[in-house]
Amino acid sequence: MRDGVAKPKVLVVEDDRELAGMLGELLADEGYETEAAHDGQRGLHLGLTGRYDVMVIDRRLPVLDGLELLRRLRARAVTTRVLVLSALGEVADRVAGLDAGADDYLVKPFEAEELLARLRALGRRDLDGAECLPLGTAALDLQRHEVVLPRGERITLSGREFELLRTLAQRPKAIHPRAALRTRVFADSTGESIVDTYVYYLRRKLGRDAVRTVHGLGYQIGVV
Amino acid sequence: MRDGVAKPKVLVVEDDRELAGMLGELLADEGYETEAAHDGQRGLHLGLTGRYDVMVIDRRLPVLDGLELLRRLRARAVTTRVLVLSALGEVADRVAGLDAGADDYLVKPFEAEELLARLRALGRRDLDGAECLPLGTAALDLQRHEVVLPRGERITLSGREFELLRTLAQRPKAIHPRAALRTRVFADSTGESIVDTYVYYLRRKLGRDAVRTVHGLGYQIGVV
DNA sequence: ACGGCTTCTGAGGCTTTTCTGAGATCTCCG
DNA sequence: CGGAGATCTCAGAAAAGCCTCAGAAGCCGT
Repeated sequence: MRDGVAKPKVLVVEDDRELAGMLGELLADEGYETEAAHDGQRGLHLGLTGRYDVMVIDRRLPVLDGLELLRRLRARAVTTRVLVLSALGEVADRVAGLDAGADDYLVKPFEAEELLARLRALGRRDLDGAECLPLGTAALDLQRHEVVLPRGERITLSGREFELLRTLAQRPKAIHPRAALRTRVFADSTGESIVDTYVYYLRRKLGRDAVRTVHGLGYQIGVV
Repeated sequence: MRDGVAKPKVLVVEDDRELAGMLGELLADEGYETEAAHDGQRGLHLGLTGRYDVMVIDRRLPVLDGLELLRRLRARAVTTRVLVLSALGEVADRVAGLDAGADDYLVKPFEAEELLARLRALGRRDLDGAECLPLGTAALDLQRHEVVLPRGERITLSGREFELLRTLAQRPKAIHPRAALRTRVFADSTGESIVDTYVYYLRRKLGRDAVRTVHGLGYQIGVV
């Protein structure tokens, strides 16, 4: 959902190649762009470095278990919505999955229709909201990469500026560590101070108070 | 969870008084503040006027059906997370519920544990764990390194100040010897009086009574 | 190829935090 | 009451973290 017209992007982490293929097709037909990982390690890497609107994670995975993968993502402040798929359907299993950080838990075997409905429910905020993200008294127009000020005035952002602000705006009031912003918005090879520079650019365009610095921890928006 | 210290607030819309009562108790035990409506009309009114962190809505309601209630809330841009409860458990029913705007759909009869886990998952989305340590009438926000005063006012702490206060707050009312605080919070090479200095800083920010000195033994919080 | 925009680097200067230490003040106990 | 030891207060130096910005390099349409 990055480039205005872009499709919502789903990461599927599923070791059963056949099921993974079917899911890929199903989601593609539904208008999603999908990417697949077949083990937990690979899923972790993609989850940490890529930008997805939703992730579908199988619970039983080789190398790194699905729930463990999920916990590690959450520990690294990845807040993407996650739907866990599992053959384990006891209440205790579901509770364990949800408490590991899943947003939803679907028991196999499942109907395609239900999976799609649940994905719609998870994606809805970031997609319908694909209009705008609230930004204090202003809003961030996700289609046009512009900040819309209360009076209707518009400020255009460059690609990186937009990605950075969007990442911050997805969790307003949360503190986003530099390192997290750097891995999510910029390439791994960029210098340490790239985030500072882009925060500076944002503040220059939007005003000094647009982004708050929390000394020693990171940046934050949405406070006052 | 607006003020950091406040409990998350749940609106329960359920016409079965007995079940509504049980839900209320269950949620209260879990630390939620609850409010109840027994028909759709009342639920709509509360949902539009009140501020809730999550809503639990029964599907079959008098006056105004649960899904219709949900649709009207969504139509009026209420984005609060909603969990729909229903006796109708067919895939088509679930899809209908989710597509009406529910964030989750739980089929009756359900286990209390699962309901709670799903509510946690829903609450987490906005909250992202604004965990706090109680601090007398105030609280210590562990994510943001801030002290939250009863009115919602926030005082930010530096890294060391925070570590020191957190160490004290982990065992309120216990007497923490200087030496223990020094080894836990500061480097081994620091001077003997570093703890005194930081206690002074804390008192300067939070008030003289924030930390109590127990002469000859150490420091203490949580009395008064 | 040219001009304009975007991305990235890195250096200098500024701000906040951390730590030291020395004098003032307090507490306990004889 | 008086003194030893404990504690408080605080200025200032050093370190760490952050801001600002100029300029190089890349991209893109003309």
